[in-house]
Amino acid sequence: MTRRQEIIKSAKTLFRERGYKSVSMRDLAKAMDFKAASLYNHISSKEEILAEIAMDVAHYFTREMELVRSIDINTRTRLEAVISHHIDLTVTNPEAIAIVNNDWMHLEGNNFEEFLKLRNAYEQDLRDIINKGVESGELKSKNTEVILFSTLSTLRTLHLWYRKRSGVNGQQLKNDITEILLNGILTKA
Amino acid sequence: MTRRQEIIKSAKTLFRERGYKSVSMRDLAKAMDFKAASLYNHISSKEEILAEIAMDVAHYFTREMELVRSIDINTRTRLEAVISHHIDLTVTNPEAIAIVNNDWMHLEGNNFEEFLKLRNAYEQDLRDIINKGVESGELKSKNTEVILFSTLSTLRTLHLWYRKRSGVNGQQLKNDITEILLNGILTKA
DNA sequence: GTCTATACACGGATAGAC
DNA sequence: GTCTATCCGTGTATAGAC
Repeated sequence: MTRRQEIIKSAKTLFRERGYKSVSMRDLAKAMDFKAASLYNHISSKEEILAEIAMDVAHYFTREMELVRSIDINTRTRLEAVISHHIDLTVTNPEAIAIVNNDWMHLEGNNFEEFLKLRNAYEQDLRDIINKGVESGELKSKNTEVILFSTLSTLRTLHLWYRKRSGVNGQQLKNDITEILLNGILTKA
Repeated sequence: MTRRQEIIKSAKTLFRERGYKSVSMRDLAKAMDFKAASLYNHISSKEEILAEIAMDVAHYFTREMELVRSIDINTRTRLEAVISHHIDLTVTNPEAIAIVNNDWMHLEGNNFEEFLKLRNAYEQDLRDIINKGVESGELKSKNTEVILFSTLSTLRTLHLWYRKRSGVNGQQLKNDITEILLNGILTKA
């Protein structure tokens, strides 16, 4: 692991705990047992660290969505795949997801624009999947946006809940979340 | 409206747009067309503004939950009431909800503790409602925590989506969200 | 009740010695 | 590649004139 990677790893922990804006370069350096000035031999700015974390996440989701789009399957299976890749990243990299959720607004210039483009494209792809499911009769014809929003809200904030009770089996979690998102929480009357 | 209330109103807009930590007292003063020093005739610190915003929200939810608990109704109706009061506050005070979600961690000392106490109590009350519904057979015996988390995630982040398309009818929104949370997004086979 | 002036800590970042 | 020293802007907050 390079020094640069170590810095980003430490930053993930601190940014996640206290928020990007509240963590100073001196804090970050102290956590790694050296001085703030030394960080600049490995990274060129604080925002560059945030950008690397955010872009990794954005590219992961873009890549996974490409996969979901490229295969000819029904809507239910597509949604299961979407749920699955969200949960995979939540389990392997919860800090990054948290940071992206809370602090992507602090990306600057080109990073901000590029990130937002990928994020919007992802949402549009998911919207398309849902719309197709509504057309085919697989999904309720309720407001598409409500379905999109409630699904993404749950998946994007799963990290909050997962941290509190980690050790939960990944596959079991996928099954439970899929069931609840697709079929709701009520027992069938 | 007192000066103090005007300050808090302006702060809600700015904190919501850029995050509590990124808004300086100078920024806030500029938005109100006076100088930072003058703010301190009406409030005693920046954190006091955050605390007032957060406590208002916490007390609102505590009050509403008391109401839900005090009436003897079935689980479905209780959950509908919970959804309803979340949506009401989202419609009337979306900035406050956003700020509480993102920045409650920046509350200090006693404010932090008091807020967290109320928040945890609220979650416990909702957990009790869900557990009771599982026992009575009204809710699926899937993991209670998954039900709790997916419901709260959706309700707490509704403000993000509501802002983009405000003007949506409140009652229609309640109906759609209730339907999707309780019965899921799939059509019945 | 608002202003100017200012205190003083802390922010990101750089220069240059080692 | 890490250090010390430092630059300089910005942060919250206060003092005291008006």
